[in-house]
Amino acid sequence: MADTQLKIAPIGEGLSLKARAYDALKTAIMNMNIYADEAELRLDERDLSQRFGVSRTPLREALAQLDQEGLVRIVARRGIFIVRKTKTEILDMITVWAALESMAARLATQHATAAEMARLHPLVDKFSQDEIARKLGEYSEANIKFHQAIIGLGKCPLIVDLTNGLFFHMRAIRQRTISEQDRAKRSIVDHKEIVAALEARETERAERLVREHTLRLREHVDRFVDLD
Amino acid sequence: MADTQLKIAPIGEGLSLKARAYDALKTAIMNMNIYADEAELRLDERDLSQRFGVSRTPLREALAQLDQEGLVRIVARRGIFIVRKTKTEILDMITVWAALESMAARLATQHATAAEMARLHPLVDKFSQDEIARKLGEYSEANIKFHQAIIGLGKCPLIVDLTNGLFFHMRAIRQRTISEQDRAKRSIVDHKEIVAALEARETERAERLVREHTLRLREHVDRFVDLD
DNA sequence: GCGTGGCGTATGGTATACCAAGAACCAGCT
DNA sequence: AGCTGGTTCTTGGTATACCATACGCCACGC
Repeated sequence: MADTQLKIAPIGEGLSLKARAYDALKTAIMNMNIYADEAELRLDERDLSQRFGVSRTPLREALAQLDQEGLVRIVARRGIFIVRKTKTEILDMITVWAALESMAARLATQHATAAEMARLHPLVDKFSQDEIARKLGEYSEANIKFHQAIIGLGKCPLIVDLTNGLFFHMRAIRQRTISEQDRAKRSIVDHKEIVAALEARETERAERLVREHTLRLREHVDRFVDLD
Repeated sequence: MADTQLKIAPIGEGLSLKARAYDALKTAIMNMNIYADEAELRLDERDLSQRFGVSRTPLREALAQLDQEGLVRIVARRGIFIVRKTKTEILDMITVWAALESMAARLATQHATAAEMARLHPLVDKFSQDEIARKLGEYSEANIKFHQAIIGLGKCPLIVDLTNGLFFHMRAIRQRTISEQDRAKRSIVDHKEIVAALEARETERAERLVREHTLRLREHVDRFVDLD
């Protein structure tokens, strides 16, 4: 009964040039290790507009948006610079993350169904089965996935959006976070406890565990990660 | 010993047209009761550019920024619409506010000096001395001031920025929040308790009191404020 | 040798003209 | 009367040309 209708939808990309430029720039910045010393932190509107094949106007709008999000900084008659977050700013972001995720955990104990919570299990079990911290990247990636899942259970779109922004900014730091085995082990224990508290609907405990877990990460970054 | 240096600073306004357009639009939207039925929710780029006396370009950039902040919504070839937040969105914002301010309270117990905390006193005392909720506007205004002061004590610029954004969005709602005397009285008691916990450096308690206080407001809005 | 001033260049800011896609209106057919 | 097709107007999107200023180079003079 399907396909009786001719579906010609995907003809033009449909997205505005601004949106496409924005996506392209954002992923470009994301895939660049901006903390490498040789990183090119300067962008030029005219150069970019030529390379993208669009005029400066939509490009400028995309750049303005990135500026507002804090990914780049536009300085009049000086240039556009990719922003390196200072260590203090990173720590502040982790603090906000802790606040938001712990609130999400609180909400999750009140609004998430048992079935939804069950979906957390594979995210923590995968870890105990795998070789612990087999690869730094995998650990880091799965770790984020787990936290995003909890945040999703809170069912508060605003918290989801805000934390997504934070995670993006922290992407580059993860590369510098030496995730020792000890931290990974501790992390897994924490995660299991968190899931247990959530499923037991222990609101206060779940909130506290999430907060403490993330603030411990903050402490770790503060001590061992070198930036600037 | 001052004024030995000639200070000529304020020569030109210094601000870009985009920035000025942004400010003008933002305050214009702020001072408009967008929930009134007769409110004009539609904006037109060309009309605005004529009234401001600038071209569409900087105006568009300002509008794009407002769009990103969620104050307006730009729809291609349709128009620019001032956004009315839904009740759900307002409630979510209060939730995030609760999360962030409670974290700020936690930080305040750790990082704020006694002198800094002392500056909270006038903000709560003013209330008990004045006629309670003499005017709705005053209550609401002083209330926000108090909360912003606590957030400031947390000394986390990111939290300050995020909550300022939230407060702005909630400005219009305050007009619809019928602040009964009971709520005002309860609020004052809460505030005093919060200050006491902060000054006693009772981290967990301060955090909890702030969170509960704000979540109670959320509950109140949920029950008694009618939007949409 | 070094400071100083001018001039050219690079670069983001602004103005403006044109484009394309909806929406509304209207004529004409049924 | 109601539907259909097109024409026009509105409106945000895009391209482009020009403007203003910070920076750097270089010649000049002390």
